[in-house]
Amino acid sequence: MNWYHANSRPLPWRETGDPYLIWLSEIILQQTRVEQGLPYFERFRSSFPTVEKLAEAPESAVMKHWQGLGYYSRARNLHQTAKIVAGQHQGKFPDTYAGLLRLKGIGPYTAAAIASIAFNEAVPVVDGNVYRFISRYLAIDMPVGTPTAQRCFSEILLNYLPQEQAGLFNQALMEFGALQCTPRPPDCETCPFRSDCAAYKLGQIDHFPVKSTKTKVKEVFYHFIVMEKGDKLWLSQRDDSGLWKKLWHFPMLETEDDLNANDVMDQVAISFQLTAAQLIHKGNWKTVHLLSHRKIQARFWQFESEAAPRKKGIFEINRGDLESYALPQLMVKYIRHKEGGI
DNA sequence: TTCCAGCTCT
DNA sequence: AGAGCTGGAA
Repeated sequence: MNWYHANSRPLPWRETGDPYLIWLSEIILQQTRVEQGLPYFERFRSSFPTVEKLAEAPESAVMKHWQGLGYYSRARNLHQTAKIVAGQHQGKFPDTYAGLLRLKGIGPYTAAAIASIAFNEAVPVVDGNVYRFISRYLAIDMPVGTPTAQRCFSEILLNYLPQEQAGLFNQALMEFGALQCTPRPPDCETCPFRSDCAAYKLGQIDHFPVKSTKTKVKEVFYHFIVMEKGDKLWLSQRDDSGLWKKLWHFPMLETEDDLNANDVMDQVAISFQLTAAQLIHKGNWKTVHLLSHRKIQARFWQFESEAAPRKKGIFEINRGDLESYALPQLMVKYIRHKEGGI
């Protein structure tokens, strides 16, 4: 808090005890940088100085004020909550964490922020800044942002939270994360907590906070070529990097978009050094295969060949030996489908 | 051009 | 778990 007194930015919502203005600033600052949110706060305050004014405003005016800030459901929730506070709470915001939490657009973070800053309730805030600072300070490797981490960090902070100065403490915590203990690189050289910071002592500042593995599953198309000649089949083996290290599967092509039968036929004839006349397309089977980071649209194209295919990196095997190879589950899925279908 | 940061709701 | 937006950094 000493650091805060010396370093905090003079922001307009810090000069008020008005729960309405504190709420307004917190909603605007959700997912928004201070520099970007500041002019919006000033325009809202100027046009709608009280919660009643905001409640009375036409939705179009509220949306117009919000234009350009993004996450527009915040504006709808803002207006809806203003109407409820003005109409059902006599213009007064609930003065507890639990009460605030019931309002639209107010989640655990915002409820804690308003309750502590406006009403000095001793409830810890846990936002992105706090996750960053505290996970570094204590070298907590639990993935941040989950409900579990929320509870864990709250419990930890409860031990540090001064009961009489909860609002000040919380604001100091967040401001510290925003200005000093920044994503990268943090300013460790001038940090007053450097000698106590566990991550700093470990030399692992950049290992914290631990992010839960992001689930950007990319969609890809895998075309497996099931090449048969009598009781012979051809497989290829993955190398020891990337997906399915060292496992075996039918030779395949990977594409960004789907392919039609003609595309595949052409590709197969070229890459296996066969002519179209030597290939009989016997059918295909589709399935979706999900991995942690991939949504594989799998297509199994079945061909009977009149000549032995020639291609670098493919191996001829006997059909009966197929299951003695180490195979990805996607291959197992296909084999089961074939057996069940025959 | 791509990646990342940032809370709540569903 | 995923959607919802924008601006700034890599």
